[in-house]
Amino acid sequence: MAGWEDIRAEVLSRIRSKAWPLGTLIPGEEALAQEFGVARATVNRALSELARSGVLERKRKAGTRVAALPVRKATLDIPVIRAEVEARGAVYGLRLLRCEMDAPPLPVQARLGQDLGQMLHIETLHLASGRGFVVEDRWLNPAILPNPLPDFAAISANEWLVAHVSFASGDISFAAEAASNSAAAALGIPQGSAVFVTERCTWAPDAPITWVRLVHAPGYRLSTVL
Amino acid sequence: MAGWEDIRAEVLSRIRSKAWPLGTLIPGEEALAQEFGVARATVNRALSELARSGVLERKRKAGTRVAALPVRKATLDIPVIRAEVEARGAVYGLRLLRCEMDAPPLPVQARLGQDLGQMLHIETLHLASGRGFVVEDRWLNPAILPNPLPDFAAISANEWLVAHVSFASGDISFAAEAASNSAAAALGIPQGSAVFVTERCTWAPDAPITWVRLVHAPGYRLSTVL
DNA sequence: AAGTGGTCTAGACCACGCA
DNA sequence: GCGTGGTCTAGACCACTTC
Repeated sequence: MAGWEDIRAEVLSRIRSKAWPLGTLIPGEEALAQEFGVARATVNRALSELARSGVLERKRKAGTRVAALPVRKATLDIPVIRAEVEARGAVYGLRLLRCEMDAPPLPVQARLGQDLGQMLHIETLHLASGRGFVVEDRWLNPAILPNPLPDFAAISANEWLVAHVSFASGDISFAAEAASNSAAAALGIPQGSAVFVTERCTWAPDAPITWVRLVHAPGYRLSTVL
Repeated sequence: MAGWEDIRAEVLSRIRSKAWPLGTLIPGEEALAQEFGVARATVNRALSELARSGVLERKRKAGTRVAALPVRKATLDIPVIRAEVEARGAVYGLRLLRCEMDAPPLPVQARLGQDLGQMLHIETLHLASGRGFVVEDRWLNPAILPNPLPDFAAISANEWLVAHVSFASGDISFAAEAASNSAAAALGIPQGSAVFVTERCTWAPDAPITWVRLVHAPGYRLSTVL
């Protein structure tokens, strides 16, 4: 019996073998279903998966074609920092460096799209077996926080958020930068070292939740399979 | 009528509202299908999507539970470099710096998992409107190349590969590094500048295809939505 | 207007993983 | 075992897009 993964494999091999060159319009679902002797839904599943991974481009009425300039799609896992530390076999620790109300700098206001006035500014050093792993610089919308505040010296803002304000949408970006003086001092590395920086901005349906910037210790790699 | 996206939204909202706290076992597909008045397949589609994005964990027999420590999954687009340059509204250019057979350094051999002997070593500078954008350092398995060789001064190895050895599997990783002397010279930036580095390793079903390292000009950001 | 992919249904069988 | 999710089928209707 042919499952959708078999269909996917067969389609892929036809593309690889140039039976269906890049940019080609391939037969419709009905035709393929008949050829392979399966239901149309099975072909649909196979082709949808290939479209999701960037190999095919599908449009109603226009049909399905092999992507001309394939854009590979890779999936990144974004774990909670503690999980990331423990996955490396290290002991997680955390040190709260700052936790106070303040006016966010303009770039942060701009990214959040509005001026919320005073926000809660938290700086945390995450440790892996006692060594600096990540410096977290976070601005939080005070409107989403409970009163009294959670104890951010015991549970990182990162983790408190996923447990209590879970599953918001947002965006994330990665870049390489020279370590600022304060980040370098916290991580115990030379000023200006090349560091991997993650910036994330998350939103509730109605209002901004948080903006955060993670400065990773040198040697950090973000990896995934294609 | 309730579509699978409505079901997904409803499930998400129950998680957000803590009706189904983190770690909870949620009702089975059959039960939910009945509750929402849809077919089980529709519920399955909704829950599968949520599992794919890391919100739910599903196991046969064990059932479906809300992920205790959610691992957010983000999708990265990995375009061909020329497309990336043109997407920024710049004019793409390319300069071939090196193209010769040589023995790869040990780290490259190690990543490929075997010693292939001599490989084709290609260095390319990719330009965006005349300015250095990316330096590509690539080692190619000569067995997959045609004779005579493609003209890598006209079409980048990057692009030739997606068009002719398409859709292999592999892995990719990102890091921040200090620019090496040669990369800095090619990009016209100070030595030791913090640069964003992409490393990719791709495989055919049977043999390695290529190992490549991309050094991006300062200011490069990799971004996506969550 | 017509053709294509996207989705839904009702039912069925199967594979996995727990007891 | 046996319950759960994973998948398949045959048929249907709909939404989108191009003509």
